[in-house]
Amino acid sequence: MLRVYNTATRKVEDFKSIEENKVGMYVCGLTVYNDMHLGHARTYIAFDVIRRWLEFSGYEVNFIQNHTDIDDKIIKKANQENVSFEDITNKYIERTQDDLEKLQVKTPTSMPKATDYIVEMVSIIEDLIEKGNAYVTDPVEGAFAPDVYFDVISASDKFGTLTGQRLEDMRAGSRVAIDNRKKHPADFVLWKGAKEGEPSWSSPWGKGRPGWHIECSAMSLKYLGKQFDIHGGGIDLKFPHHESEVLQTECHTNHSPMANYWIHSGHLTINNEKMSKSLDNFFLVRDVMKEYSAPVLRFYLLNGHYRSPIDFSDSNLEESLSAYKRLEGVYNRLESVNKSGEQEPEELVSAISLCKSGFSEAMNDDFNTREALAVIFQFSRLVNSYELEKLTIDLQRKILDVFEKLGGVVLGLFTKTEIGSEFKVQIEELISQRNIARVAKDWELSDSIRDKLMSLGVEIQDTSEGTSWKLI
RNA sequence: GGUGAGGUGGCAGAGCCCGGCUAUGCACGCGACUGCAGAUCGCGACCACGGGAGUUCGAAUCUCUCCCUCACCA
Repeated sequence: MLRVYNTATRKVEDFKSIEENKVGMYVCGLTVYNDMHLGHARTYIAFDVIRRWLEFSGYEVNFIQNHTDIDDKIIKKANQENVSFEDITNKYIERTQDDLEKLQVKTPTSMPKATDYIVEMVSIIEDLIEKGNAYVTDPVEGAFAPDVYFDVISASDKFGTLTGQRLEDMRAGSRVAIDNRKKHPADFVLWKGAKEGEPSWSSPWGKGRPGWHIECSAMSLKYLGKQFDIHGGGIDLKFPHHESEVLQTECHTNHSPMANYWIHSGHLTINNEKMSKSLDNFFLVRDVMKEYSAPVLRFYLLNGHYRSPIDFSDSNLEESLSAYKRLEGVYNRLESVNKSGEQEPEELVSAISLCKSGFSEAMNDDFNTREALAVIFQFSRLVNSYELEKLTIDLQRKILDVFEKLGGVVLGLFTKTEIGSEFKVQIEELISQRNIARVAKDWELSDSIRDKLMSLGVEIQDTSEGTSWKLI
């Protein structure tokens, strides 16, 4: 039985999907005006693994992750670079998808972009105005059309679903400047009247563009309906973004809750401060990936619980690299054994099912990837204590299957690199030359060939069984 | 002022809901393999839970209290 921590109730709950064997899941995507940093990567890898585990457990997952492609920051950047906002968003949508793919994140079922759903947003806003949950204000200075705000007092019974905050306890002006056009300081914008030179869409209130929160309400409603299973995102989105989504969507649909489980991933911190664009302490995924592969990065991020903060540092990544190599080593050896024997040790056979059940137990306990990895490591140590080529082929395959399914399919570790056959021949040629030199005890030649292989990115290993190699 | 999350061996951060052997990885020590080095593998040691008090036969885990860190708040 899968148990999941629900931010809305602050409790770990039994997971039950609305429709049997199916899960609808919405995760808030990026505002596409910049490259993805590691903090984002953490969120998307966390939800990727959640999705993979659900699928592995037999659910068909409809996984929606949007692109926020209209926003003040995008407009600002477009103006700075003197290009259209679409030039910015198209570029970063492509780069975001590229980064996700490189991180071995499974492609979402759909990745809608906000600007394709303006009509839906307008109709939700119209409905909210009609119901008395939203109101039209005067245009802001410099704008030629009015704004529309959500009236939090009209839905004060719903306020605090996620944050547990009461309206009266909130501190005015701490993040956003006080605006006296609003009825209540917590009222948030649904529609922004356009200013000169800004991208805009027609609406009953004149030209303008949607507010941030309404985008996700419209897209989740469109793709998953008025009530779906899981809504996720980074913990920083809990307030105000998700809180606002709940208010808008539920007032519009007259249906509560919009999502049965709210799941939020923890921050990635750096020197114990959150990694963010605004603090300017971020590392871009594409930069870090020049040095560390996707499995190493994933290992590092999955080595803590998805809700706990993880502190980023070079030495922590380096540590993950060493740890991951240990796992990868067993996996590679299993993959490349080409002999088999007669042994089927009882201890090893039963360890397979123990590993599987331990892994499941960990994952079912609110996706405890850290514990799941510990189970795999324990299994690895036992596997390593046997000589693989003496095991029956059947047992070898069963062990490999554990690594492929749990480590590969569920956690998204291990990468199969396709090696060109020409390159392979070249490597094997060099190794045999080196072995000739070794037999002749020509250590100078032998070592120079080893260095050459190293420069090609090939690491070799001399064992009593001969020389093996792998790409690094 | 409010709200939420945290403080665990040298380092990392699972275990806490549901009290009883705690794991896991890195680093460390020893050994195996090797022409050597690295890499790899095995074994071992460290025996920790922010401070204080309480409950209990027994507390990392429950209760109270104090200290500290981080995040969010129109």
